[in-house]
Amino acid sequence: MNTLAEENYLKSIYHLSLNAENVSTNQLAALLNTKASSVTDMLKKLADKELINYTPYQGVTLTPPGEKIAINIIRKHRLWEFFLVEKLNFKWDEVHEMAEEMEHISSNELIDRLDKFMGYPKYDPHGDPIPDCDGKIKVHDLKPVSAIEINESGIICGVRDHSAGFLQYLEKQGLTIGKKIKVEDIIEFDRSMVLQLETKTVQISREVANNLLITL
Amino acid sequence: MNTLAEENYLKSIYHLSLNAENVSTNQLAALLNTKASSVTDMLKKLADKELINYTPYQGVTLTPPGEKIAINIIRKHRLWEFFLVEKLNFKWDEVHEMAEEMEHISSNELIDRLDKFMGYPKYDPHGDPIPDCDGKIKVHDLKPVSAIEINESGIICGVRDHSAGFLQYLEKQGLTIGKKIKVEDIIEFDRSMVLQLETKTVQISREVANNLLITL
DNA sequence: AATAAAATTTAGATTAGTCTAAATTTATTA
DNA sequence: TAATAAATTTAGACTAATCTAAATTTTATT
Ligand SMILES: [Mn+2]
Ligand SMILES: [Mn+2]
Ligand SMILES: [Mn+2]
Ligand SMILES: [Mn+2]
Repeated sequence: MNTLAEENYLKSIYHLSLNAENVSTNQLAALLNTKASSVTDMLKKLADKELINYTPYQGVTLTPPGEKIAINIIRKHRLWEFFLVEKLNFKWDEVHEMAEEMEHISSNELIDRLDKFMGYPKYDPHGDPIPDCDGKIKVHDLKPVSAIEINESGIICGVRDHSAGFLQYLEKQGLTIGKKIKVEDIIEFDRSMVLQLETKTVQISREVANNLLITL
Repeated sequence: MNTLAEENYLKSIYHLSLNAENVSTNQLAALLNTKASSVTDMLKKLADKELINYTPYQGVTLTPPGEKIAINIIRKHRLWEFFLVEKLNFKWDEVHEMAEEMEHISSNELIDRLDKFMGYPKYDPHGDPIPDCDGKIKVHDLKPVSAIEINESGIICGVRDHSAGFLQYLEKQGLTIGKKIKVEDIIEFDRSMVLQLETKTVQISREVANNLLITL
């Protein structure tokens, strides 16, 4: 069907589209760790296949078929991550690279049965929503901890940075998915935040607060 | 590490090595659905990497490192097949193509945890032995049903032909792994065999008898 | 609006894996 | 053992995906 490289480009375009109408060549090059000239070549190929709308110098958007493929890859990625954490007991910071490979296993029948086997989970280990088998994906909008005030509280539901280092840091602080937090104080000097958890209090930098997502 | 194509060549060389000391270019071309000239190119590359012993015109054998890689791929293939049948309820004739993709997922930690998750199975859904995490593989030698005489009996433990068509045929006849059979008669004319099962009697061609493996 | 800077595309190469057709080596057989 | 057939390798070409360096287009700044 589509090559591994094509799938990765479509997925990246999808992710970048969430923050900008048109996705630029350089954005893709940065995300895919490749060169802008390589991106241009691939964009032409994807445009030929009518998976993206491409106007030279103007960036790209996904066509409906392109978006469908992208969402299907993301569905596979997140279901495999869920499997690795829930069934094989990996930690949430260990699964991303494996899922990057597993998301390209082609069978949809396989992924639908895996979905059933796990009880149709709604969120992956990082709080990201898992698209259903029809490609519907819940867009529950979260806000960063940094956006709330003193004495406001919320429940941790996601992260903006998915790097292993950041996830390990959160784990160590007890800041994991589902935990309830309350802003106890905001330090004037560097706007770092003091958070009250169930059993303890932790202080996090503004940088961390920007990358930790909650619902109210 | 190694590319997907390299892994497939090593695996094929391993399988063919079970029936012949040296594996020939044409044997590989047939098994891999490719051309002899493509095989020659790849054999040179694998020889450069010291994964095979290659003498032009004389065929190849695996080196110890090459064999280790091959067995690891086979381990992954068979564990994923077991997973697909035992956990996701696929039939034994449906899993091979999916496992052909899954065997290339690189993480060994993943496969070791999968192994544990499933209780360290010894055989895959087709009766083939699953190598352990150290690469040890049980070579229990089976004989084809065609090799036994009238009134002798055995237990079905494997197949020589892994094609979906053959497996579906066996399934329909009730000739599945673990079933006990007894040779009731051998027809003179075409040497087809009448087999007694638990609850019924089936007649199979010589061709089928050659591809169905048992222990006594 | 002209110029400088940034972003993007084009041109030309490279590598992995494959192919067809031709050449070479090995095996068979008369 | 010489001719013939079969197996294998070599030569030259192609596609996918990538790269560097140069050219072009767009955007920002005087
Ligand atoms: Mn991930
Ligand atoms: Mn995730
Ligand atoms: Mn198989
Ligand atoms: Mn099998």
